[in-house]
Amino acid sequence: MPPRKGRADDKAKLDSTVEAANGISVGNLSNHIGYLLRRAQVAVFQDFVRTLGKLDIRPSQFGILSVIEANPGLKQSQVSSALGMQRTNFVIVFDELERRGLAERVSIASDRRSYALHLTDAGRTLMRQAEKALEAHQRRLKDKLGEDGCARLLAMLSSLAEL
Amino acid sequence: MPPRKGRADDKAKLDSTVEAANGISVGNLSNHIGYLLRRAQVAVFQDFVRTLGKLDIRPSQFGILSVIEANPGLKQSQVSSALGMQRTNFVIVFDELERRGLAERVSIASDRRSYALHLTDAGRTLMRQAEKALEAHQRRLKDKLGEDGCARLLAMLSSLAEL
DNA sequence: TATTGTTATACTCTATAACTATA
DNA sequence: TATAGTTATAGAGTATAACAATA
Repeated sequence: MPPRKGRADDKAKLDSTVEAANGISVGNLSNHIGYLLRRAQVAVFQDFVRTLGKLDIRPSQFGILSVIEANPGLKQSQVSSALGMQRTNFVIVFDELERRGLAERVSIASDRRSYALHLTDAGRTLMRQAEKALEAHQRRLKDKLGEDGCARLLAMLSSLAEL
Repeated sequence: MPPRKGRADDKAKLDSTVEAANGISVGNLSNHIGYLLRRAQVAVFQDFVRTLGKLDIRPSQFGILSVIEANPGLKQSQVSSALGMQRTNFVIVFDELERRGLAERVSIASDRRSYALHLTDAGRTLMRQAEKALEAHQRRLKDKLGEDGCARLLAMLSSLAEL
């Protein structure tokens, strides 16, 4: 429908990548891992959020709930460190989880500066629902990558995260 | 306020690795592609920015410059679409590139609503410097993933970006 | 002195609505 | 009516500085 006047370079795809809907090449950018990491991360996060829909849980919230469920009683600084977050940014996200009654800060006698973090019953219930819903999300990813491709991708991403 | 300052006193700044930097497991999260995509993307972007250092080019700026250099004369909406950006968010980023004399909007007679985007000589010079500097960045990634691992990762990320 | 949680702040990235000027 | 560029705004995410309470 658009004009689509003759562009001088309908250049070949050296390697097919994120070819824009209008057929414009991003050039050498498609060989940049950082660029494609960002495109993939945005797409996967959007699918994640869409999948959880009515549960209204964002990836960062899900991450925090996961770590707390796997390690009940951790301090805020431990959870945020495990997730690669600044402890300062953890506060507001956790405030919201606590406000929604999904997790809680519990005072501990041994160190009155810190809290032991726990999921509430509502938080555990929500995590079961989320995991159930996310099966569809995971299936879409496996359909794209294959079972073994998925495992290889996880391994490669893990090694990149330690860059 | 100045754009960015050096660090001060935070010694716990070390990136916590994906698994157990402090012995804390993120649980099932390490099987979530979205989570590891984010961790990897942040790490790779940080290495990208650090590598370009004095050139002061962010990934999004580099992406725009790359597309314009590969396709001179495109309109803003075409470039932003190719990069998966909203055209509305493109404006401010390009304003800055133009302010720095790296790229420019050129009026075209055929359609007075739009501009043809081009790199300036300074922009082309900077891209040569950036590509030179980024060789070290690319080498670090290849050291982590291997030559063929790199290619396989690019292919998998491309397919995910179309999710 | 160092750590824990916290507030304040700033910059980037993503997203939507609405405006203008053209087509 | 539709498109191109723009402005305004909002919400996440990431980052640093500084403070009070506690260790």
